[in-house]
Amino acid sequence: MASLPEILSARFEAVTGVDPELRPATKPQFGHYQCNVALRLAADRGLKPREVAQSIVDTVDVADLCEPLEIAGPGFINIRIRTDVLAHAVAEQLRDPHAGIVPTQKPAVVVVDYSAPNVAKPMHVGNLRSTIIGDCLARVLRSTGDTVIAQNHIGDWGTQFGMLVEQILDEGIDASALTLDTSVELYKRAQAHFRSDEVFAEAARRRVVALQAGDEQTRAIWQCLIDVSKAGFNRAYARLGVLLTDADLAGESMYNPMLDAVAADLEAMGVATMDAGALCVFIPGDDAPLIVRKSDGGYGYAATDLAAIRHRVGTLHADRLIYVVGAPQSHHFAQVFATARLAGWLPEAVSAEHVGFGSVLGADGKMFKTRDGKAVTLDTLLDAAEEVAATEVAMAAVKYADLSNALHKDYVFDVDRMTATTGDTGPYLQYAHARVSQILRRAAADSLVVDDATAVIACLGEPAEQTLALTLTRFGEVVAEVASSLQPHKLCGYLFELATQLSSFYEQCPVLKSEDEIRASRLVLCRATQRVLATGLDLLGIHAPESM
RNA sequence: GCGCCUGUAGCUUAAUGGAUAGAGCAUCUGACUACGGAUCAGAAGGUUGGGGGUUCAAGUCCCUCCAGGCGCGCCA
Repeated sequence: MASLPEILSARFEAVTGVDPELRPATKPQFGHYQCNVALRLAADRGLKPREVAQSIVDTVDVADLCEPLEIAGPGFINIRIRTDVLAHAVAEQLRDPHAGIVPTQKPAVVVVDYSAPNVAKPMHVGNLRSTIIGDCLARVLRSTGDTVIAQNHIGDWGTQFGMLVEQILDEGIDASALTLDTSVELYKRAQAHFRSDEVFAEAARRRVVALQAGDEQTRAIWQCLIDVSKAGFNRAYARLGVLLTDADLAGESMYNPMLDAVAADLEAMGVATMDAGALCVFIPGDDAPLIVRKSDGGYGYAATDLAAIRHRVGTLHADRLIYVVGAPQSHHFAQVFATARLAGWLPEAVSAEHVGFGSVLGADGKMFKTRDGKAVTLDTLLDAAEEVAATEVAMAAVKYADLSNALHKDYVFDVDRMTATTGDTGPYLQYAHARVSQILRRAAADSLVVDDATAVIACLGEPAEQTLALTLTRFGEVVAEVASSLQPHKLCGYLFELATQLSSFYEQCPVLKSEDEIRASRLVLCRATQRVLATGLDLLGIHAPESM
């Protein structure tokens, strides 16, 4: 089912031949949608904008949808949708099992790489953002019909494991008895030991080689470390209510067997060349090389990420690759993507996007650190939110705060602001949903049940009703926009607008106290709003409670 | 040194080259024996960091300067 704005847009495009770029009107007197296509066409063809607008207005076939079109200012076309059409569209949206979300024209296989915590390290603020944003994008893309393959690229490989395993053997610890907390403590001791004791450091380096060679004892201890951390990750995911499971794990270790081939193939193709003992890719227009293999023969994360691209395109058959990783990594991903293109591992048809996000800052506006300079753990943040709000509200607060401003910007973690029940916050949206749910619950108690399948809106007389209805019909477009642009804050902004319009409607239009077809129509409007709010919040990974 | 990002009201922020830059918080003024006031209605608050330029139209594109943040050959 196409959304109302899409239908309208298609009617205009049939006349103009270009995307009319309909936008929600910026002012009530401009109607419901405004269109600047006449201005653009006039500029291209050297005609007068208002005359072009007039000819579009004379030709376009929208009388069944709109009030008479108006030309305003330098040549804008203002569009007002007929009230009966809005009423019908909302009822139809309620019948739609997808609540107005429009299935994509070209369903794709989308790999979303997110969360990526490190083994034997507590999850921290950076993991929090990646997890929340990635979870939201996965939900949105699934909702529009894409096949989403989540890939949790955990840090389960590398030199630190030589150090960890060696420390366990050195202390004579039973690795199978480790917990997340004791493994984190172990990591700190191992790090200190590595720095202070050259004999130990050398043993740790040999241990890395043993791990890579598949030494049985080393592998077994390594596996214990991973299992302990995995359990910790899953506790965090359960707490956050994100969809990641063990099935989504695809850590660095998984790519280890592929790294030799990655390096060899790049070198054979001439994409990578030896420089100062390291295998490097020099990307045209980029001063810094991408180091595929270090001069000691080891591999860094560039090789792993290249192997991951090969795997995701070649084996998982991805059409689109999305990396939800902090903004400071943008150069790295630009290099990796460029290299994969050069090597032919990332065909033109497959897109690769780095969704970089800004840092979480402390109250002082600087990188969020504890007093002794350590990264703040995820649990610390969530605990802080739960001190001032119930669990469900606290999670909504944290997630909404994270998703509601532009991703690439830093933001300050301010518990009081994000948990406020008034203003542009998660709790406010939950409250709006709870209020409208209450009306429907009371209606049901009086045997006034809205049947989604047969719902009809007979009248939409009040401005507050029309405003709410118009906003409801925009839902599908907003979700499509987020699926395409990967900007969750646009969905947040939409839902906040919907919630404030619901509150306005709630004040101005009594539902249960009105009668007959007005009451019936308003109940349908309430029900449709409840569904869109609940569906939208679910796409953000936020629970929509029936009561609070 | 090179590169990327950010700068919008006291604070937090939105804006796909389009009309008078849109919200929230805080402040001030109204509305409560309420379909849940955890709310709503309204007011005030802006030379979009400065300066040039392109355009019929610039917060948005280009140049330059200022301020802050982050990257830049062997950590991931």
